[in-house]
Amino acid sequence: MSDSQGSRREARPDGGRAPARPRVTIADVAALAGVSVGTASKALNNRGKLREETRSRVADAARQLGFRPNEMARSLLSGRSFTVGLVTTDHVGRFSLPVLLGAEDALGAGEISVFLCDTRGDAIRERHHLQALASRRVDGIIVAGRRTDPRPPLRQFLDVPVVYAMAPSQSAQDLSVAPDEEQGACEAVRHLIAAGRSRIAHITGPARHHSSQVRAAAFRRTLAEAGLAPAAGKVLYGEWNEPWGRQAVQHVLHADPRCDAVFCGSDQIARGAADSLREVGRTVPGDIALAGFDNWDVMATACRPPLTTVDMALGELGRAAAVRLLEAIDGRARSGVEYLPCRLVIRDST
Amino acid sequence: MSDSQGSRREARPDGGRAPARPRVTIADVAALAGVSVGTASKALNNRGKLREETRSRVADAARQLGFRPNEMARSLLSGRSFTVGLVTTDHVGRFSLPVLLGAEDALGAGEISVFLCDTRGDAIRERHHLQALASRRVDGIIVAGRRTDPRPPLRQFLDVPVVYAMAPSQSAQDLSVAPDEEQGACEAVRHLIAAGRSRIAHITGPARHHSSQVRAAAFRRTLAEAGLAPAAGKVLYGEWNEPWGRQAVQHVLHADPRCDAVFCGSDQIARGAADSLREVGRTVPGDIALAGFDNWDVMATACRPPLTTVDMALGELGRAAAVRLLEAIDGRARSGVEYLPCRLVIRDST
DNA sequence: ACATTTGAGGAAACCCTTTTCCTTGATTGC
DNA sequence: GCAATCAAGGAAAAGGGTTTCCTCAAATGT
Repeated sequence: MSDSQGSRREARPDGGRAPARPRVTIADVAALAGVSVGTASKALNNRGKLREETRSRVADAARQLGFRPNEMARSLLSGRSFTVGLVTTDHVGRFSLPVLLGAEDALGAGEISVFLCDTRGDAIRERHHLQALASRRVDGIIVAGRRTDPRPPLRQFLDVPVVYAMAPSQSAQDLSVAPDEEQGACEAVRHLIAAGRSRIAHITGPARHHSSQVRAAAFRRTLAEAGLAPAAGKVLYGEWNEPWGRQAVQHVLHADPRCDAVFCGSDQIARGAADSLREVGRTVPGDIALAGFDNWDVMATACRPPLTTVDMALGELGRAAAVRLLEAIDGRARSGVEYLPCRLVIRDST
Repeated sequence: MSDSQGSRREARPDGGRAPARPRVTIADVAALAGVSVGTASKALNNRGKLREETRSRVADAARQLGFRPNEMARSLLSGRSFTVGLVTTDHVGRFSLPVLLGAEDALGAGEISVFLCDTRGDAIRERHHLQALASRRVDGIIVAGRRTDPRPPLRQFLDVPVVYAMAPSQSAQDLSVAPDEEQGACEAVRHLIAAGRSRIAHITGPARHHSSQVRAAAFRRTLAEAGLAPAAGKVLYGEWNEPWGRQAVQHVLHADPRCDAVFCGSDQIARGAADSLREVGRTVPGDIALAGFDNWDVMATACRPPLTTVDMALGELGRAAAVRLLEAIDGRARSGVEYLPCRLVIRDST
């Protein structure tokens, strides 16, 4: 049948039992207070001209009945639902979760409820969720990605504001907020240099990842600004995991035995490197200083020694996305990518 | 003022600009198709008696206009919102996230949208969220906890069904779904015994945690059934982290040098144990077999060797919670705690 | 003493969709 | 030929709030 409709409700002319839970409505409150519904509404919302005694009588009645206005009825009238959709493409949630929670926090404070939509990177599911959000008349959408690679913009079924968090939109028309990985990487490398290290290597993730490229570029640029060259002569691209960290750090030691610091593209890589270094008898930070990226606490603090690393402040990112979305909903829309600063967290590995 | 009301809408008689995005309503569809709104509704929902040509004409108009029925208006009428609240007390989300995503998946398939509510373990915030959910007229609530310790039941502001996931409710009236940690631990220990190990130690988390107690009890019982006694003479309670795993395993080796297996209460503990064993020259699983709990992939697969561990199937747990909630919404409520089986994942450490 | 303002609150429209009931014209039954 | 059925679709109510407009009485102005 038509695509633009749902046929979910099965009429249940008999099937489902009567809900049997008659919610209390403003009519009940009005009746108890002995006023009309219009008056009750005004009393509860501090509108109109009412005697103070009437207001309190209505308030008492509302409290007594445990009345909560039906948000859907209000929305129907006001044209705003005071809800937003939180769409994540990240099934595992390691990066998008903090963003989502930050956004939820900021929005909840503004009395806005959030719909959680997990697309699992599946376009069909994404479309499905967007249609549902359209039906629910959300006021806006935040799209949180797993990585920082730019993503195709939402093919919109609705004309509500969208803010992209973490993974910016490929379209410059859209508004995106993303971590300033360049600044973060830069700060980490400067920190290593300031600690007196001069032969610094960089081990990072797959070369096809935006994050790898940005961090590596910042690494190279910062070294060059200090008149230094990368240890081992090049950036080592591989995987984001520990085995790669272990493997790559051995390669670095072999290629440049006097290497005195390693900047890793992730905490997992750094942890692998730390383990490997310890096993070949190199001390951290004595012989070799080590810095990671992500401040993933289970990695960074379980690392021996605890890891100096770059924190992308993902919760802040989510909050910022929420603030931007609220502005856009309010008509004050921006566009382009807004980069939020990363924070260097210094621990014992440097 | 009254607690049972909100005064959010600030009247915006002038402040906010006109929304200027006139959503298409069924009246627009009806007008375009040249029928009344009632007929349009029937056409779109396959109700009533209409000519096939009329139906398709309406469907065309709907498609052309990109019409999506306003879910809030439907809900207002049907008395069901087709939404549920997902309340998590778990800020970091390591355990509750998979549960939430599983629930979201199961509910989304049923055309139900979910409100995400993060209480961060704060009672005020919880209350706040519950009130919001009441206003939104959710059809039900799933409460996901971080740990498996029983939790106080929701002091309800609404009379909708609630299902507790992970952390069961302390009230037997309520319905809870939780992982069968006992069975999981049991299976892990049996697996170790079947592999020919006879001097098995158990290192786990804080004694005050329900999980520690249940797993330790299962450990003891299973050993006893096989006529064995715990290596090191007792269960070692500590923390859930790696340092404790490293420390405790040394204690075990000292107390019982012929220990040939360690069952750990978490993958983090197991990983710490693995590192520590390797450092003192004991091979895994050659000298000592090692099993963990959680199947936290970043721990279990990064462990050297990859860890045999118990998977609590949290996604399934979330899905089950969703199914139970849908049943309860439909009037088929259950009560008590339903335990879902854990799965032993066998890798190289045993 | 009369017109006008003000205070307090009621009646009804409105938001969007579904559903019930009703109307109209055509067909069938006898 | 007339009552009864049926197909097709329209009109209106309902759902729960908010807001606009209106009414009524009391107070004020002159």
